[in-house]
Amino acid sequence: MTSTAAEPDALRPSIYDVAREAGVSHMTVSRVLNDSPQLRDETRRRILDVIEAIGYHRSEAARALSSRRSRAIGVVVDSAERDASRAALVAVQQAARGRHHSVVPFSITTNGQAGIDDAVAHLAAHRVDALCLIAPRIPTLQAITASHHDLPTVIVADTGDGCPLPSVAVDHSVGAALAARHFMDAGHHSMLHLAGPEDSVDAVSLTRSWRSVMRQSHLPAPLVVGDWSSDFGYEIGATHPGMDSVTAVFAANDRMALGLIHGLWTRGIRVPADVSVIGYDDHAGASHYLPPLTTVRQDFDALGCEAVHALLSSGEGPLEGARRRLLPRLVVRDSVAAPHPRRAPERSTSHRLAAM
Amino acid sequence: MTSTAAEPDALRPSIYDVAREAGVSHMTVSRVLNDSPQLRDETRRRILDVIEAIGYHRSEAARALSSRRSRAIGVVVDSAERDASRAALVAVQQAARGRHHSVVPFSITTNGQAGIDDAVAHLAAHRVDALCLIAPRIPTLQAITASHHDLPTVIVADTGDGCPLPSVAVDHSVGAALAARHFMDAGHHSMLHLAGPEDSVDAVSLTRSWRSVMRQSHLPAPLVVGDWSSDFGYEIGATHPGMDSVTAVFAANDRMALGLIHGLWTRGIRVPADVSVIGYDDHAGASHYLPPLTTVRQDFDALGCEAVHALLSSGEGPLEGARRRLLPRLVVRDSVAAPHPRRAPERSTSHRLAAM
DNA sequence: GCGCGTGGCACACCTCTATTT
DNA sequence: TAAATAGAGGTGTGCCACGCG
Repeated sequence: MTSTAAEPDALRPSIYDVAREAGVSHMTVSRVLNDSPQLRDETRRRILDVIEAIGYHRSEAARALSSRRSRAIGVVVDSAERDASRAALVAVQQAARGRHHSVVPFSITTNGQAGIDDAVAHLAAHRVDALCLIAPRIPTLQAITASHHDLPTVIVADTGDGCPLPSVAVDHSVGAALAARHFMDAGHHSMLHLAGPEDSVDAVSLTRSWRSVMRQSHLPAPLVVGDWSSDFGYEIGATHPGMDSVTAVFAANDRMALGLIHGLWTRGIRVPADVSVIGYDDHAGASHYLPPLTTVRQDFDALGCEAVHALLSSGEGPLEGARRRLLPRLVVRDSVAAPHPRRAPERSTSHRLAAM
Repeated sequence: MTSTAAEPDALRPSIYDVAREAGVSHMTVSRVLNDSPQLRDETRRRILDVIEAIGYHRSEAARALSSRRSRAIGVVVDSAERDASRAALVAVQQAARGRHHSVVPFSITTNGQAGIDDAVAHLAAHRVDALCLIAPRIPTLQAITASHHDLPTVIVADTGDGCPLPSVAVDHSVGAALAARHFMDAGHHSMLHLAGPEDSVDAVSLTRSWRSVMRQSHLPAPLVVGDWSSDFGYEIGATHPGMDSVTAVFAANDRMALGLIHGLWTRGIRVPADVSVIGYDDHAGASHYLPPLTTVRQDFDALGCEAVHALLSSGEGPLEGARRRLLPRLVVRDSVAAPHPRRAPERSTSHRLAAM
């Protein structure tokens, strides 16, 4: 039961209707709505009753217009196809609601400058009072950085030190180290990295960290650059020649890992018996892949909370360029085993992996 | 480059700033923004230039306030954890943008009436022009139906004939028939249905259709009621006693199918050699499950377009209570095979499945 | 005349209707 | 007549003034 509207062409009730009904001025109603302290309890109660009775809801539009604050956070998702960014969007949305804010979501679809312009126009029209950029690609990040708006902004991605904007992310250097350590503990020393696309901020961060770990361990760091999709993982698993010379693969997301395992399987290469695999994200379902996937878990809910917190607490905290990094966690399941001495383990077949 | 703001405490430019700069009245600017025909080309061009130059963006809040139309569609997602509803949300969002509308997303989290009240309050505050309810549970659907608001509303779910509200969905009776036919063509006649939860509108529709097909074919229709999660599928696969007497399972979504296959695997039951499986949705990744999952594909993008179309074309089309049903498609992959005569196929072990 | 509870008025930014040139 | 203007909402918020013990 929403309203007892009896009037014929009834517009939605306004604050004036409430005021009239309660026999007070609209300003008093406004104060009730804003929890102002200087009000007699009896007045407050009476007004609340009227609000309930006529089904009044404050107009966000009028509120935004008058207060010059929309209480909305613009959330732009740069790679909607990535599972991770959807999860992050939902998390941000939830966190925002907890802080009495709504979100204006926008997925960048068009490539290049046009897509960014669209996003900016949309968000500017909505006068969002903060901006959250999820899983950006590098050009998008640059464009946002360059566009000198004055909005509090947070990037949900593991940006490099060079980025002047605040960011919230899982610390991919820890993630990479976790995966590498787990492989090495199991006895692996030729590991392939199935990376995300080169224009993804997160992917380059993860790749960089992985390589750095490999370097420190004096191990080679063969690499193939993917596109996050399971189809790509499949192709690599099914056809990549370099697979022979490697005993483990670290995939930059679970979906590519899934496809990879399938692809390997078509060649008769078994996981983890022949090749071990670690994924990234801990996507829902990863625990039921065959084999259940050992993966690096990102806590998206926490990420969302942190992002919103950073945005809304920027009422003069010194969080200019703050970087918040959460710790990922290795979830050990069944896709890693000790390397199996297939063929001659050190035989250098005629493969060529992008080696740096 | 967003603005050449030189003023000190510069508010965002308003339509008046544009008008002053261009030497016209604000109304003329408004006409440009609304593509009104009666304008000299030269005037239009000049104004457009000014808009570009000072980085003007129309305020949606003011627009909504003044025109009494928010150009926003409220999208409430009832079961955020379901892959299908997320996919639908994204699709609706995209379609809405194409029609120059934004969406106000709201995920119901709290159970029961409270959750619905929250949603209604949020959407009422935003004065959305239309309402889209994705993947509702029955109580939610009832609540929305009962709440007599006047908004154009569309339900994205295969509601029964009893529902007075317009709805858009994949025709689950076709989906069920497709799956059943495929199983039967392969020679199966004892099939289990791993259903979605009993309070889900889509799940009951699918279950009902499935049972009706089984009845028509004079086959038993054993059923277990799940919760969409892969963990649930796993439990059933790993421990359900009724599994012995069945040669095929039709899961109400791919995720449960994934868990099921994993669970079966732990018992040494192989898919499709020992048991065949068909999923539902064609979730991204299903093509790389082991085995690649034969499933019933729902076209969420089309669903989103239809939903938005129904909502925005309701400018006096007779679509009161219209039902739009899209055809799902069977995607044949590798999880179905002819039934393998394990043990005595007709042996009635001591299982008891909810048999109706 | 001090404080608490209230009311008045301007303003935010656009759209629409009526009116002028 | 075609093009442009003036003015009135629509619905809140913020600031200041006012009445009452």
